[in-house]
Amino acid sequence: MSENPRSMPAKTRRRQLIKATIKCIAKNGLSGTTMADVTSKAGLSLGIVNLHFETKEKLLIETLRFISDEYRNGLDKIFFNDKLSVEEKIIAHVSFDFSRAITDRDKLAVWFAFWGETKSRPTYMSICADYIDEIAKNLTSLFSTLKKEGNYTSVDPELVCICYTALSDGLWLDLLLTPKGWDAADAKAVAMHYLATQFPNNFSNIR
Amino acid sequence: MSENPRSMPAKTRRRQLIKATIKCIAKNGLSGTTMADVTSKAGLSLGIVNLHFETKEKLLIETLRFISDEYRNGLDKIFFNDKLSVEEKIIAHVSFDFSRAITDRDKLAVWFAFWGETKSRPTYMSICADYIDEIAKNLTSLFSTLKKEGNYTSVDPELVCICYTALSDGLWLDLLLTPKGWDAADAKAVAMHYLATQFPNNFSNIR
DNA sequence: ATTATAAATGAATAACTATTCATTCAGTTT
DNA sequence: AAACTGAATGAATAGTTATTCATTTATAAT
Repeated sequence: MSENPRSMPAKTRRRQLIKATIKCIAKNGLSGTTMADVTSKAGLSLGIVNLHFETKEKLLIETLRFISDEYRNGLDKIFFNDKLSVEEKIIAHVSFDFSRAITDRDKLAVWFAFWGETKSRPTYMSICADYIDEIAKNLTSLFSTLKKEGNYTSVDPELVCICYTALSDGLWLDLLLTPKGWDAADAKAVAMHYLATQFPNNFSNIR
Repeated sequence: MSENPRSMPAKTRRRQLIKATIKCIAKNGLSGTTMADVTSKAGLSLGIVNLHFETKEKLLIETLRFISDEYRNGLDKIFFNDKLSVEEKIIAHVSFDFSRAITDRDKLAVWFAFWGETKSRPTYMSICADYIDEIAKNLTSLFSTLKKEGNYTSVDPELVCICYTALSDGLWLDLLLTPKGWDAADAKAVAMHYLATQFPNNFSNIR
């Protein structure tokens, strides 16, 4: 089970350290995460973070970038998939939002940890702004297309995008705060319930 | 404008320190908040936190309890106000959720800072669980009553409560992350839009 | 006035943690 | 197989921050 050929490509080591950072933030919070924690969780020596990231702050920034990219890339793959209909893309988007990879509680803890510091750190703020803008643009355009295709005359695509996005963020919080008696499938059902109010011919009775 | 009669009742000093803590967390994040910051923001001496709270951790816990209580008490005042109809109570609940006192960005930053640490701190978790449970119970009962009174046969009050609550948490995140081009009134409109899908006779065209 | 009481102070201490860098080690090249 | 290379190590250092407590100060009691 040993993790350690003495030497590894830099990219591998960096990823290994980011993964360890996610686990440490989930276990001890951002304020309780130390270099000693991270490196020992990774099974490596104390100095290695400074070798690969220079400073703790830069490791944290790369960790935020890692989960942001993972999220953005997952959604892009859906949005730019020519084989899916608009309805299928929206369903895939929701499924992705409540998939194992995204609703992993360790990662959710990391999201909220960074969001809590965002107001005080311009770098965190701008990383968040980037992915938020892109995703909102794409999702709004999906709703807009579905409105036309389905003759939903009174739907406001921008409003629905804002509402859906806020809803899924809030449902993530529920998943983080209520460990028992509630899971990602339940959360997904709530999200679909909202979409069904806007596009009843497409999303009613979906499970 | 001086803040300092040399001596003050303990309760006043504690509140003064909690207020300073909120400002510091908003400005520097939880991990960047030091005793020196807090006490100097309060215009008091370094040792005073330990005098009134014993430890930094206890100050943080009392800070979370402070904003939780403020939120819970505000909503209780609405819920137990006999002069309001059910519809009025729900509208008042939403207005409170997006009022100045609650959507103050300093306080929002504090909420998210604590939520990010919740997974690792059982004490934070249990403080959150308390207010969440009570508020959910009350809000569900409002929706349940409105369902009967308004003959909304297909509404699921528990689902609507979960959905509304997640939505408002998510809208708070939007207010925290997007300082410009978006305000509490806009967020409130989104929340009302959702309620209108469930109770169209009560909440359509409300501003 | 004098004494007693309790709050507040802040310099000193203790504890913790990020960062540095001389050394070790596992490959790779000659 | 000897010399070279660069990743990795971890003891030592430097910096930061929570906590302590002897002293000061304001107010109340006698």
